Amino acid sequence: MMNIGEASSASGVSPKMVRYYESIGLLQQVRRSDNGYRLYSGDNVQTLIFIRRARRLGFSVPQIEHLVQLWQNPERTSAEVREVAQHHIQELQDKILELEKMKQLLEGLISQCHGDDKPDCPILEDLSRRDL
Amino acid sequence: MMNIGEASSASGVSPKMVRYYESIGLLQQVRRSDNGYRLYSGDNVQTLIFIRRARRLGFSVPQIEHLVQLWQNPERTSAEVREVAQHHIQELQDKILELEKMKQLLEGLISQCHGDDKPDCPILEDLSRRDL
DNA sequence: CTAAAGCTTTCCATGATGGTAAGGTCAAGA
DNA sequence: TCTTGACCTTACCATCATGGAAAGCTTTAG
Repeated sequence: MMNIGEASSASGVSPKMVRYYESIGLLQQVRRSDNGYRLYSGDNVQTLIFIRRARRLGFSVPQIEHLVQLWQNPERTSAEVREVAQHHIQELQDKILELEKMKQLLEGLISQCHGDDKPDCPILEDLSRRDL
Repeated sequence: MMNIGEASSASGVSPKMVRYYESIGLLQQVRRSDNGYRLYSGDNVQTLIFIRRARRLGFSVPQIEHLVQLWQNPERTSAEVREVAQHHIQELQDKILELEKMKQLLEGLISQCHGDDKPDCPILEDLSRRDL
């Protein structure tokens, strides 16, 4: 058993976030020692590592809650896991397309802008256009 | 001169956000009528339209503050405007790459997952890996 | 005159994270 | 033994742009 600092460095999750995950129920409440310090087991650290890796892949906390539940359930099917991941990929793709669209519009505007010391600028002209 | 509702529908910015933009100084404080209602001119609406279009392109409020300032300054140079836009494009690109990376990693995992009714799942195995 | 619509301000919530502050605990060294 | 520093605790605030709700005032239409 270890204190939060050790669990933090072993998992790569900041102590702050470890407490946060516990407060929202993503991590089950851990035992406390007599002085009130949280005590973490190797299993707890393993869960923190899982959470961290999922966050790095962009999964939201509710999604990770689902994944952890599947992970800890020996009755799960890989189809369920795949479904969660597939859904997240779609979300990523939607965001990517949205950003790409913005970027392309901006690139079009920039290409028309001289970028010199005169005030005339197609970018500003476009932004102030009333129509859609 | 018009009330906030009319300025809102003329610009496409919600009344809520119109007040917010004013509160943070992005929109200059507008005149009030005797009853305390905000009064908007055509110029104010024009600024709201500008803000809305810039938001749609993903510019942050501070960036829009800068753009509005350039827009209203006849001494501006198009190079300055271009610089702001170019910087934002870079931000968009950075985010896109980050999301693409997540997506690619996930796609790799999904392709290895059978997605059947058995519990074995490379996605969960990867998420629980201790190493980096 | 009344009801509805529109305006006002203030407070709360989002999501995941970091910071700060005020205080308790513990271990090591003088 | 005392002190110092590192570590822990909770509670509160901030982010960023947006929406919602409440409570109350004004204007307009019927």
